[in-house]
Amino acid sequence: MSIQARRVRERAERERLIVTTARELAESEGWDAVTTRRLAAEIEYSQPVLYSHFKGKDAIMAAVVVEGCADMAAELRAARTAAPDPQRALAAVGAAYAAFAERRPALYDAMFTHAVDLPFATPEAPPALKEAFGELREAVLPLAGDDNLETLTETFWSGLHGLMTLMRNGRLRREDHDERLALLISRFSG
Amino acid sequence: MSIQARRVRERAERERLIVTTARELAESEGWDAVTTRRLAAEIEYSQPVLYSHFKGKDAIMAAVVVEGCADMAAELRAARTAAPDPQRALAAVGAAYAAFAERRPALYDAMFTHAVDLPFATPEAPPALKEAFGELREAVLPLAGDDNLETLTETFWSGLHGLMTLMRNGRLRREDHDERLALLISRFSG
DNA sequence: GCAGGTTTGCTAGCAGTGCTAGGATAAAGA
DNA sequence: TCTTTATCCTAGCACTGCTAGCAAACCTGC
Repeated sequence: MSIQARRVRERAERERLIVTTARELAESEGWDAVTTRRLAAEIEYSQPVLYSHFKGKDAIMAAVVVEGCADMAAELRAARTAAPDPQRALAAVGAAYAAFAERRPALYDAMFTHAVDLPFATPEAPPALKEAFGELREAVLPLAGDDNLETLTETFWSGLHGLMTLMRNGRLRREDHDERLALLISRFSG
Repeated sequence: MSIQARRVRERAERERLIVTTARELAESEGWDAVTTRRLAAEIEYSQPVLYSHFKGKDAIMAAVVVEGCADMAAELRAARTAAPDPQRALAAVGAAYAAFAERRPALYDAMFTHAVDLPFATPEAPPALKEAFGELREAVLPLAGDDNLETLTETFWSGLHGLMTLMRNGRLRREDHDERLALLISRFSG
């Protein structure tokens, strides 16, 4: 009984090790460096072990995405609750979102640009995902006026996402980032 | 003299064939289907021929991107010039942009999401690129007010881009697309 | 018309990818 | 102690982008 319990526990630990290692490797060297061989070497197991935990590389990335969403949700929440009023809360959340995308680009890409097999805008979405989006919604809520809250939040989110992705692969000049961010927020502040 | 001219011409034609075939293949089966072997078979030449025209696969994609930008610029221009007033022109350009991204998703991805080796937000950017962005700028111009035109256009563009990319890989519910688009445009119409 | 040199495009192969079948090895239960 | 079961690794498949080196076709000067 206890032996089996230990094995289950060790298995769970190894699964976390895989996900954590994949995230760290992606953040330090980019997703191109995260090959199944490299990842296996990093956790000091052979390749097929990965496939006894996950269906494939995409499933590993999906697990990383969930971890990342939890992190982002926490950062957005901190930014929002520290702000003194709704206007500044929206600005703070927008800035926190941008900072997250800048600081952890590989993680951000996995979360929102790579095609990953996870339910997003549905009730079946993982809690961490809904939590992150919920933080954005809370920030938009006081300023929504007559507009539909959900849709408005999605639109604001899209603006942030567009800013970050277009800048990150050279489509926008980096110098004007702050100005663009301010412009976007001003357009959603009333 | 004339013989060499013919050879140069034939070479140029083949180069166009490569780019066109790559674009068509991507549009019909996605970029994953555009392997160098497949592309070579499609143009009925061997693989190394591709490398006598382009430095690598990325360079082929870059050429497709330029083609795509020219197409998009034309469609945006048509939408803008057909509109009766600035407000509706912005809405028309936004809708045309969204329609382009919806209709030719693979091409759109190559243009704005894939990391492709092309100068974008610089004076050295290919004319077609600047032209497409210029159409957006023209649409934003009458409604810019005191805001910096270039930066405001970039921000509006980011909004459109975010909407399309997040929707296209399942992060946003498709049903609410029109509402989101209308919301975005309303926020940039005054 | 014919040798010489150049251009052109092919076959074959390299190092890498995600993923999997099969057998060896270790641990568990009788 | 012996058998069964779970665990994990080695080796390999089919694919990727890319390239070295050779064969054939071509143009040129005689």
